[in-house]
Amino acid sequence: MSSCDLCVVRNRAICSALDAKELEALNAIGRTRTIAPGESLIWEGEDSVLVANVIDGVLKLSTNTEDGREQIVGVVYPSDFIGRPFGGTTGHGVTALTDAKVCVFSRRDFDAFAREHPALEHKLLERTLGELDRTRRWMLLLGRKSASEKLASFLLEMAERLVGQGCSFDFEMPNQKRVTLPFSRQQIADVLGLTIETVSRQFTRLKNEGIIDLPSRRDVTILDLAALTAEAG
Amino acid sequence: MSSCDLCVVRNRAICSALDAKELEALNAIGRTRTIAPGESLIWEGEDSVLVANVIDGVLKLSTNTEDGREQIVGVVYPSDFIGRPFGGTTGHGVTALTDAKVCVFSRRDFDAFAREHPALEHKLLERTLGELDRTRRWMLLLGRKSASEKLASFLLEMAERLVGQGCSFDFEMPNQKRVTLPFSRQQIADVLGLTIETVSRQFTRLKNEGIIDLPSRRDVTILDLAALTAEAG
DNA sequence: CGTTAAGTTGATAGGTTTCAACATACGTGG
DNA sequence: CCACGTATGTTGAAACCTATCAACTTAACG
Repeated sequence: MSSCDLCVVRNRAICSALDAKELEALNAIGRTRTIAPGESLIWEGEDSVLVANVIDGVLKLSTNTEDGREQIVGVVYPSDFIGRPFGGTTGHGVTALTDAKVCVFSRRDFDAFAREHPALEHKLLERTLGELDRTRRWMLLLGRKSASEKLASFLLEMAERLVGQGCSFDFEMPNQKRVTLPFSRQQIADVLGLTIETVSRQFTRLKNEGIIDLPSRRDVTILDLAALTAEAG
Repeated sequence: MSSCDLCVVRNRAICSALDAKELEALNAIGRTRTIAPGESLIWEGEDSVLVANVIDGVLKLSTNTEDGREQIVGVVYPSDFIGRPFGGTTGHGVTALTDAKVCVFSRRDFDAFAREHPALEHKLLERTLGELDRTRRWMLLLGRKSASEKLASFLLEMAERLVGQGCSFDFEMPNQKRVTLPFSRQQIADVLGLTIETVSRQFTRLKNEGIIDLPSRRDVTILDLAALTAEAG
């Protein structure tokens, strides 16, 4: 029995394109790996040597300027695909934000396997097109939104993406959502293109206005979803 | 003889994955269309009804906030692919910046054709992965770079992408490149997440420092490539 | 040649960053 | 289990960069 049968993302990751026999072949060239928070799987600028599926946890994709400024260019969750198949160098590092488990393949092996399995490539294409859509939407935020709009948009996206990921709890209260963020304040700043101080100020402002509550540093309760949506611009 | 045989992007667009017979079948479901500057092919928010290949010209992909701020999220050139295959709604409008010629397909027809031709889907996947890389690199610019760094980066990218596109001329001078921009000042501002005034000021500053020359509003000559690269951060 | 759109320049205001001090949470070892 | 030291986050004041508003200039087109 291939270990994929037990995989929790079996039906959501690109692997869902494969039947049992194909899956066994894919499993043969992959291996699972755990990553601790802060640990990197891929470094910016190195040529693409491996790709992976996220099984559990949250990871960031980030680039840096020469003088050390950082921009998080993507965040990946369970069932998402990591890495750059089909040549080229990796434009961004991949680092775990939480304890994470990934299913790793050598890029060469994966490339060869993918080219022989069009259904897998199709899943990967759909996933990549979706990721491109999401990334472009984020550009509007980075280029045109104010700090308050940025944080509100961020919290709304978090509330949406973390539901059912084990990182959030839905209270029975209508319009109330409690989310445990997988990000530090600095990381939120790096996602939004702001400084940590500005992020902090916006958090306390939203709290003072009764739109959110902050039970702890990593937890946010959305008290007034409509107001938060209005803030998002 | 299929009209694709005469197509100038035949060997660069995703069509290059197809043999003569397949190409004829693809040609049967597509048609060419010309677009005037400022005219749109796709509107933001509508569900995806068509896709296309760019044959000639330059087009922008853009999104707007409710209150009218615009962000250009991508720029496409000859041989690039436009649109969102495999369902979903279009997250951004597509508008011609110059006179443009495109090869248009109904999305439904294209989807069906693509699913039967894995080689075509593979080309599309490679193109989409490349576009995602480019888009993520642009996020660093939007989120973390200053106005001067933004404009310098923009000019360098233009110098690179417009070479051999009929929009630029290489003088024999080493390190000197003359580029005819397909953008107005406002459009440059919308690419960089700035205002038109800030863009204008940065242009004149670079000119006063002898790094570039501005023969006309649409033309830029890069006089000192090294200095411009340094400005780009 | 006049009209209009596009771009430039200047003065001012505003938002975000920067620098600094302080507060709070976290982990480790006594 | 508490104390301490460190990392993380918050708050304040000032500086800086970019946006805004307004006037002016230049180029494009009939």
